Amino acid sequence: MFWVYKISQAMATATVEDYLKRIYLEQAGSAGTANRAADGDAAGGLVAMGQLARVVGVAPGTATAMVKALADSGLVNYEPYAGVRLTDHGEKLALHVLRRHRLIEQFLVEVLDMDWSEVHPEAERLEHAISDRLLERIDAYLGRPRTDPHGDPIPTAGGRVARPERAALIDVRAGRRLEVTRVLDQSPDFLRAMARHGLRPGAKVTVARHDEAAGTVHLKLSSRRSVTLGEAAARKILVKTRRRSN
Amino acid sequence: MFWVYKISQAMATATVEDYLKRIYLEQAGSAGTANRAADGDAAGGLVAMGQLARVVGVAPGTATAMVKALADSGLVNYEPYAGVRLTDHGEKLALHVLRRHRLIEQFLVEVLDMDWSEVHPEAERLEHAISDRLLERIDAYLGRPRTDPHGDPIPTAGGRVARPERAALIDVRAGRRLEVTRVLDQSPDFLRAMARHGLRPGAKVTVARHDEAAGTVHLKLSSRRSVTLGEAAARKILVKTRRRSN
DNA sequence: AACATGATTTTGACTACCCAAAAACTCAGG
DNA sequence: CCTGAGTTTTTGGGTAGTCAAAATCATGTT
Repeated sequence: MFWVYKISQAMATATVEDYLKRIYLEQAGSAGTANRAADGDAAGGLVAMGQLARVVGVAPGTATAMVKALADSGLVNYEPYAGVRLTDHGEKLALHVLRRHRLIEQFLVEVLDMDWSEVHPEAERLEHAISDRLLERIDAYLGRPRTDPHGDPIPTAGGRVARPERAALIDVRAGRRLEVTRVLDQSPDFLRAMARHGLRPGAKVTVARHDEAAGTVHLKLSSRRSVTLGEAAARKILVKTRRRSN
Repeated sequence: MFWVYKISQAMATATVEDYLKRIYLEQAGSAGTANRAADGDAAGGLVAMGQLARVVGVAPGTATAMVKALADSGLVNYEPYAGVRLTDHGEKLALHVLRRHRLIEQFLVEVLDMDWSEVHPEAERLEHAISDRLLERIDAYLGRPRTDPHGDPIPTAGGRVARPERAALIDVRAGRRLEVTRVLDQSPDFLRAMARHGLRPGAKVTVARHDEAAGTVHLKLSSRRSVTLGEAAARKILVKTRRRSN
């Protein structure tokens, strides 16, 4: 055998928490691309090692070793050469980490007035250092918010997540009155650009025209501003249709 | 040689930060016991390895190895078989860690309404995870406080610390009108007990009697309450004499 | 069926810590 | 000046990660 270690019960390290979170997000992400139900080969949510290594930011061999340890601890199911999937226990832990991450982001933006483009890396470190007691205080202080500054749903303490999964801006027919609910890209540059255009969760927009030839989506904001997005960006902005009340 | 490693420039690990902080506190603590100026043997602030190992919570050999690494990085001066002392650079880092720790404690108590008896371990972890940007926001939010909930002075961003070092309750003559400024023990039980008696920073007290035979100090609070402390406890409560106004 | 390509796993080696216990040192008392 | 008690250092070994590069495996193409 080679590198083996036990994951000590009860207290996961920051590294373990991070792997679990990434696996969860990749699982959820691939389910979101709507090809899960389509291909019936039961590969639903299986995350490939290369993909995991990439998102965690380690060499492929490192990910393999870690995943084996996670499997030995009952946190994931691992099929060699195929991929990983979280067990129920692993998913519970992952959701707890995600809850911490998103509540922290919301707190930093709402209370400490940080910019939504800069809170992600901060939360990335704080999510592993915060106690349940403090998390509870933050949750109470914010009034039990449902979403973070990017519109991502905050899992409950019991481990439930809302699955709103609205349509992306690119899928919506022109003319509909829409509200931005979620922005799927955490990179500071993207977030700063969207904020400059007024495209934050809560913003009211209408698709003026989707020019498929040019690969652009033309928007009209409630502030009368016009904005043109490329298709890649339009795919990252999720919206819901608005009721007819103002 | 044996265990050697380089401390990567610029970014100290949580462990390194912790060693530096502990060395600082031991140095400062021994200076506070007023035997520094007394014995002129230039041992001012030299921290013994056993002492360091104890406060950091590691075996003596571990402390020796770490201190050598710190010395190689220019953060401490190390004299084998004698002890360690921070260099200017090491002290600057230590003060920065201490600043983070104390601002976090103040924030948790003031804003998130946590109890002063429970914030210490929380801050112990958060102090290594927080960015300078966030620290600045916290400092601004609190209105640049000078002390934390225990009355400990918060170092400035520039690395200056107020050195109030008032008298301890046990040293004060009976009858003087006093104000509690600082509580030197962070242990939850002690802090809870003191809070129950109303002995927090800002509390107004008078020493009614110091019974040296019994080893007790009898206090009168502004709330008319009477409290009796043992000498060990009375040594940990620092006070200043109050001006004659109200 | 044979192969090439790309993904995955294994190997071997490294860093940043940690401990227990043996060896070396210091220093006060006789 | 010698001894022994207490402290400090060294030795040897362990854990939780990490990487680079070699070996292996799965797959689509001829």
